[in-house]
Formats: sequence, C-alpha cells, structure tokens
Amino acid sequence: MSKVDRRIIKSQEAIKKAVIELMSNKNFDDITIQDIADRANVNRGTIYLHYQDKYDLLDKLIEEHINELREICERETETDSINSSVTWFDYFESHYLFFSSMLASKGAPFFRSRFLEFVIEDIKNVENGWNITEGKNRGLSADVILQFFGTAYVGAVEWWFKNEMPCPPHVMEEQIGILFERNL
Amino acid sequence: MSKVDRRIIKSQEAIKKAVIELMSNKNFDDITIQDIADRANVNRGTIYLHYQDKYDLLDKLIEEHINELREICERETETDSINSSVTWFDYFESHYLFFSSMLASKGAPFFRSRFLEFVIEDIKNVENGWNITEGKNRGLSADVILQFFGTAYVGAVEWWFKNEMPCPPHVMEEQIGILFERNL
DNA sequence: TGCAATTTGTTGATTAATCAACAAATGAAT
DNA sequence: ATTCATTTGTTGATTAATCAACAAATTGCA
Repeated sequence: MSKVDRRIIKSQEAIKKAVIELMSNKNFDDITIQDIADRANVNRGTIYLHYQDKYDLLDKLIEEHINELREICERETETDSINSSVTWFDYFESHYLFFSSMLASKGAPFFRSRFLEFVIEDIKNVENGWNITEGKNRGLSADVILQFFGTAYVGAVEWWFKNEMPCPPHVMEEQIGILFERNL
Repeated sequence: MSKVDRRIIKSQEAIKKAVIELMSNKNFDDITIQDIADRANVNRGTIYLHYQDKYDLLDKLIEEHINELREICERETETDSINSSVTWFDYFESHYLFFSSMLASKGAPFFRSRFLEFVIEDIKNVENGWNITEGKNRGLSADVILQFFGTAYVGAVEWWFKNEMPCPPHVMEEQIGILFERNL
C-alpha cells in the first residue's frame, strides 16, 4: 500500500497545502497555477504531472477530505462502544484552514454542495435498516427530511467556522447529536 | 547565481533543518543518518549525494552560519551610518534552534571552537588599520588580548542561549558594545 | 570475547522533478 | 476592436531523488 514514490507524496502534499493557504487569502478563481507553484516551491510543470488543471486539483482535494470523513464514519459505526475515536468535528478542527476557506470564502461554492450531498448520503447510511419515515417522522417525505437535516448540519458547521470555532469539537458533536436523536 | 536546481536546495534545506531539530533532543553522535533521512523526509541515499557523512554535514552547516555572520559583519562596516541593519544577535535569535543546540548541548564542541576562532578573526578585521597594542592596550600581547576578549564574547553568547535569551538582541548588542569600546 | 543486529556507504536501474521554450488562450486597458 | 501582457498547457532533454540490494563497518549485549 505504501509503495508510492516519496517524491509524489511530497509534491502533492506541498501543492495541496499551497492551495489551501492561498485560498485563505484570495478567491480561488484569482489564484494562478504559478501562484500555487511558487507557494509550494515546486516547478509549475510539476503540478500538471499530478492534476489536469486547478479545478481538477480542487476536486481531488475536496474528494480526499470527503473520503476521510467517510472513513471516520465507518470507523465509528464499527466500534460503537464507548468511542474515544476521532469525530467529524475533531477532523474539522485539525483541518481548520481547509474547511474554513471552503465554507467561509465565497470562492468555492463547489465544496458546500458536495459536502451537503455527502452529509445526506451519510445520514441515509447511518439510519440504514430503519426506514426514516417510520416512527417520529411517519407520513413525511424521506427526501424532505434528508434535505432538511442535511442542510441543518451543514449550516451548523458553517456557523462554527465563521465564528472561529467558539466551542470545542466535542460540544458541537454532543449538541448536534441531541438534535438528531430528537428528530431521526 | 540563482541557477541551482530547486530540488537540490529543497533537499539540503530539509536535511539541515532535520539535523538541527534532532540535535535539540539527542547528542549529535547518537543521531544516525537514517534518523536524519526520516526527519527530513528524504531517502537515506540522498544525504550521501550532498554530504560525505554526518560530520561533513555538520561542518557544512556550521560553515554556512559562520559565513552568514561574516556577511552581516561586512554589511555593517559598509553602511556605518545609523544602522538599522541586522546584527549578529538578531541573527542568533532568528536561528535560535541552531545556536542553542550548538552551544548548550555538549554534543558539538566543534562549533564552539570554530565560533571562537571566527570571533577572534573578526575582532582583528574590525580593529584593522589600528594596531590593537597601541592606546589603551599599550605593552600588552595582541594574542592575549584577542583570546581574552574573543572568549569573553563567546561566553556572553553562551550565557544568553543557556538562559533562554533573557534580554532582546539589541540590549546584548549594546552592552557588549560598551565593554568592547572600553577595552579595544 | 563473540554473536546478532544495526548502521554505514555504495551501487545501478528506474522514476519523478526541473528547466527552458513554445504556441495558444485568456484578460485588461486603450 | 486591437494591442500588449499574462497565463496556460505541453514539449523534450537533463538532472536529481528514489528504491532495493549489497558488503563492510560498527554497535550493543550476552
């Protein structure tokens, strides 16, 4: 698994880090490939060895974080005992620059919709086996419920970042947990 | 001038940074090439592309900083007007990890003697044109004077680092300046 | 001392990164 | 609309870094 050439990893890490840093200052569209190369201390051509263009780079960057969130989620459902495992908000916190750039800046609306899509997908999976439209939500549309609480979750995350994380991750996790328990 | 391949600079920077960081924990002799490679995130073989062995690496690292100090000194004597330029102690401060590792730890006595040698050489140059053994120090041995005040300077620097820089660079610069003015 | 494990320094084949140069596309100002 | 400058994406030749494998040297420990 860990047979990827060290240079590839280093280059990609540097490039991704550079994009995130630059995005906290500029709009994504105003960032040039040369900007990224300079910040990453990498030849401009090197970027094209790994990505089609800067949009492909952003896509890959986003998808990578989405996948991380997915894995965290899977790990959680496996070890559903008393979990001292890493939560989503822990992950958000440790990648503050990425998420706040993505959510706070208006330069990347791509991410918000992709994130929402994934959250909804995730709610489906967690609530798997039990039909959402039974119990508390009998008679309601599944799509409405998913959209409703998916957006709610994303909104809470946005608030957290735009207000510079006014409370620790586990508090957010707990409060949102209560709201979800009550409604799903 | 700036025609050195970017990869060379990156590798060397990473390697040098790694050594300095490791030296703040371990004795230099206990550090293996593999340790350095791991920390620098570089293949072990890469180190041998740039240095003979770890002692050569340490030598080059030391000599590089000595040269920086030399250039600072030359810059100072050129612009001997009101100088807002970078002083030695400014440089010491901005390379805290290197100098404190080198002076505080007992793992690298190489540096102290090299540093002393350079300080003495430097006093000679600054006092150039005027014979040291004239004026205040008439009748004294030049060698004794140079050794005396060279060691004094190094001792002050050592004190500064071992006590975690208890006063700002310009204060050190000023106080040592007074002591030198009085004696040379 | 002697054995085992680690570290060293070097090798050659392979792959990635660099650089310079290019035409094409884009953008901004006149 | 036309110019000028910047940015883009690609090219091929060159250089550096990687990896695995090796024997030799060194270390640590029984």
